[in-house]
Amino acid sequence: MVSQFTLPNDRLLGQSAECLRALAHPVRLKILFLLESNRWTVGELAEACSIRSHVASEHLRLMQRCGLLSVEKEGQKTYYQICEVQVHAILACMRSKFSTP
Amino acid sequence: MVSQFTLPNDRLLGQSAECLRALAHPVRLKILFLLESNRWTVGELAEACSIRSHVASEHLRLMQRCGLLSVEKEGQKTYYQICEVQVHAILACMRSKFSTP
DNA sequence: TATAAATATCGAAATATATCGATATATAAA
DNA sequence: TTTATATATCGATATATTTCGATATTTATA
Repeated sequence: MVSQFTLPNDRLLGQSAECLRALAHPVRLKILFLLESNRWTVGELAEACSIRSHVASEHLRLMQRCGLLSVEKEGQKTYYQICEVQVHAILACMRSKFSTP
Repeated sequence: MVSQFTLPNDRLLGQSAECLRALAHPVRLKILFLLESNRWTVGELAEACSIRSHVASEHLRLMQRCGLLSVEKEGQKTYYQICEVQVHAILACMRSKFSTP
């Protein structure tokens, strides 16, 4: 059991920072909000975000590399989905922090 | 009432990204974990993080600018503290994601 | 008032990240 | 087997962030 206020070690701090950097981009956040309820293909995400698909692909790879997303290939299509439960909690935080104007 | 899966607008995405960028640095995360239970001065935080105090000061200013921290000046000392409740939730996420080796 | 302590700010240099066009790969359809 | 579609990767450039030393500001104390 880790106490509520134990100071995390450097490894945890580094991994947490990397993970948060992966979230900290408007397009990547939009992708995650889209993935909140469903898996999407690279092309669908690119269109929904008004970016070229190779750019979407790079954002997705980045989030996959640090364990936020998982991939399912089906024929030519590649579906991405959220595979880290904490992502949902963070998205909920962002929603509640900023949704009131 | 905002539906659970309403897609946030660009303003919310931008503000959320900015806010997450402010968290996404090992030293700033360490500072936040230290501030989790108490307010600290710039000098105390600098020493605990093994950085020079002017560097701590810049990290703190960055987090204050985007509304994560508030300041209380007392004589020569400046105390910083967490003023955004969502920060605690995000720190808890990071703890639970990475604390198991 | 002079000096020390604590914090903040500045511009420059170093480093990291994002974006782009070009191109590669992999699968499907003709 | 050629062509089209979907995705991924590469190297270069553009942009943003971090760090640093120097210096400024503010408050306290001699």
